[in-house]
Amino acid sequence: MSYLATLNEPQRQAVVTTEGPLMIIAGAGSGKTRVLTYRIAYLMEQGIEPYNILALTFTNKAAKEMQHRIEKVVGNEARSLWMGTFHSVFSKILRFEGEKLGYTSNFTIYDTDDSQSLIKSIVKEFNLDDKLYKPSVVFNRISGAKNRLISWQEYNRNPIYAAEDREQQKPEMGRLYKAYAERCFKANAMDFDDLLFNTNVLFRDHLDVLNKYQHKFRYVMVDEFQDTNLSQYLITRKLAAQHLNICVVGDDAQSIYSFRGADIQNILNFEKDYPNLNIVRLEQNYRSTKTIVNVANKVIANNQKQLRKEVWTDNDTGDLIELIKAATDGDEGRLVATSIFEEKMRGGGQIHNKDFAILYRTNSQSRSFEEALRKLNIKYRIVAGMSFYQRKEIKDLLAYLRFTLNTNDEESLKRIINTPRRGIGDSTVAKIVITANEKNISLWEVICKATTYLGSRIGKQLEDFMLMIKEFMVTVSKKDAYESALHVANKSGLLKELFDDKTVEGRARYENVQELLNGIKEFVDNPNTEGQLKTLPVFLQDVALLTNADENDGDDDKVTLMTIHASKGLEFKFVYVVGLEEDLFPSQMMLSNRNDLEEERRLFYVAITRAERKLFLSYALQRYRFGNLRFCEPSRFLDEIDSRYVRTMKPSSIREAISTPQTMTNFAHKKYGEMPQATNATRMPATRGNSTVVNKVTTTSNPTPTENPNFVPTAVEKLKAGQQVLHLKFGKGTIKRMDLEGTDKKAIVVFEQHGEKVLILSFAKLMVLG
DNA sequence: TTTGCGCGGGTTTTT
DNA sequence: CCCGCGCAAA
Repeated sequence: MSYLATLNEPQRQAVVTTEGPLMIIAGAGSGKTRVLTYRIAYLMEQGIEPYNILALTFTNKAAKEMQHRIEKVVGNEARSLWMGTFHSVFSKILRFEGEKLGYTSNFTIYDTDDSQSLIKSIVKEFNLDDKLYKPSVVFNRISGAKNRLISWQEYNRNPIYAAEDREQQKPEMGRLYKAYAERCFKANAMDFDDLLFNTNVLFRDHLDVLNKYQHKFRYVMVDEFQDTNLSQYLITRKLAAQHLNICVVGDDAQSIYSFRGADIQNILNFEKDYPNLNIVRLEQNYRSTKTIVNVANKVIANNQKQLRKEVWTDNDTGDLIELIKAATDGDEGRLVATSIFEEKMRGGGQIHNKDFAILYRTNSQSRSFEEALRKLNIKYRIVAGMSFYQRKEIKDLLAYLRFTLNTNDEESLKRIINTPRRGIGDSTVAKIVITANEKNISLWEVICKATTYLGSRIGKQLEDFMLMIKEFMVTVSKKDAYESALHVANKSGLLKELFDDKTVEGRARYENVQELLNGIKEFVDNPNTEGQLKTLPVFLQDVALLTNADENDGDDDKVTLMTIHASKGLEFKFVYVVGLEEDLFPSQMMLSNRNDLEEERRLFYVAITRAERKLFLSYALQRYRFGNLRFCEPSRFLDEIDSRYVRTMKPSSIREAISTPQTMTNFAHKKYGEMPQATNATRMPATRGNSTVVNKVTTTSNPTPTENPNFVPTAVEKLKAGQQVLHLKFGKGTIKRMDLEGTDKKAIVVFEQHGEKVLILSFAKLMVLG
């Protein structure tokens, strides 16, 4: 127990308080993972068997990390711990107990794509307007209900929901929920929410089962507790009801998943649910400099909803925070890349690429940084959502395998029945679906008796397909996972189709499938899972729960680019939080209500607290989004940063050029040659697609001198003469902003001339006519 | 049944 | 900008 000596007092408390309910409020960088690791090790040293301990996390990454660290302390025994994400642990239990709910053990897990595609077909079958009932909207509504444990029966029974839906002009929602739930069940499939929902049902209706697991899990631990939704919370509460040894770890200031149903109230109310609750606060930050900690505290202090907590640190004061102001998104990329380059130079070989992270609000923001980093030859990697298992070719092969094991799986069937093309088109599939619904049998049963149900004309191709699947079933039952998958990939024609595709993308797709096959081979050959079956069903069970972030990235020395959400739990010496513009971060979609804004602020807090040594903040004054130019204002969050801790980045080369409006114009001039200047009144009549053709410009009589010293309206002259020389692109939201008459806001406009972007600056007031 | 084209719409985060 | 859809033509 030598490690106890390495802990500070609250940390030690958290480790040795093993009995009874415990809440650990762990500030950012306070050694949370360490505490959890030692706590489990400590339990085991007290003689608790590992299989009596359940540790739940939110991401596979966190689970893996913890498993790894515990193994380091206690050795191989750690393998018998029950540790994993909520979804993976309870899918395991449901595989075991699901029959009690009417599922077989090889039920399919529908990912979001599958779910939405099913909803889409239901909406179509119901003849509803698919613009009104967008799959994503319907899915979110259903998901929200499930996360609050509202079954479709309850949903249709309780008039509150119907009223809400009527208000949203979506009165059919209840019917859709019912149909969706029934279709999933019929397909022997559960979506992500079902895994938790059904666990709740299982524990509610089968007390013997609940009892079994209550006794099994004498100690329950939940990491990132602030991110639990009601469904998850109730599961843990039920499981811990017997022994009351529940330990939750969280930081309300880092709750950033409410869109997924996470309820910050779970952590705020925990005390009420457990009167004898022990509370430990971990407030000493070991990660960041004083400057960073202070700034983070100041920012989060703007939120109303939070638990009392004072994060502090003994670390050095460190560098000031650097604010990078860029003119465009492209400049932002260049400035950040240059800055990374310079930090590395300054570090004299001590600083590596892997010490840097660029964090943004949305995945689509990565582009400008990629380009700039590539130009400077700085290696980077992008942690993008969940792309590998989302790729079409991967999902195709998995769908074949899934369907072979579970022929009720409607979504997989629809995916593979005509992939690769085998002459079974939409109309045939539609007939099958209709017949299946009429006779209340599965699609597969219709296919097996195609001639009986559908007549002989379309029987042939279907029969070939059916025979192929039947043959796959035999193979899968006889061979191991890898050989089965390889067989299916070949015989289905998937591999051949991809192999024949000689385009660059085709190559990549072929390689992706190979990679999946390699992954399966690895699974089969992996000595670590000795004793486990290496069959396909075992491999397939939870691949739907895997995400890209779980791949081994290797230990390459690369700059990391990712969303702030993905950065949770990580730390980097140098962190760039980019795109700090109003409407982008905080996202405009979140601005409608106060809670959402607070969540955006927590997101900002998370981003800041990833930094160990130095934090950079950046924004661009204009950026292209969805092909449209947008004018940006600095994020309101920047105002929440104490200016004493900030310095604006020292200009060098490009930076110099864009640091002031005047020099910026010169810079653009040098770069693009003749520089037309903008006018202070623009008329934009005709709209063609996204770009507006400017064919008339009027200049108002007196441009404000201070704002507009050198008015050289070359292009404006042309326009006045009635020539169409400029394409002025406006986003929809931008037009509002262009209406600047009477305000003192400055505007920056980008014109495109002969297909080339020409930067034009105008500090005059712009007026939009028409 | 498949393919190609033009159009319009949506633009967040993830198990 | 990127997608998915609907429609027309092969």
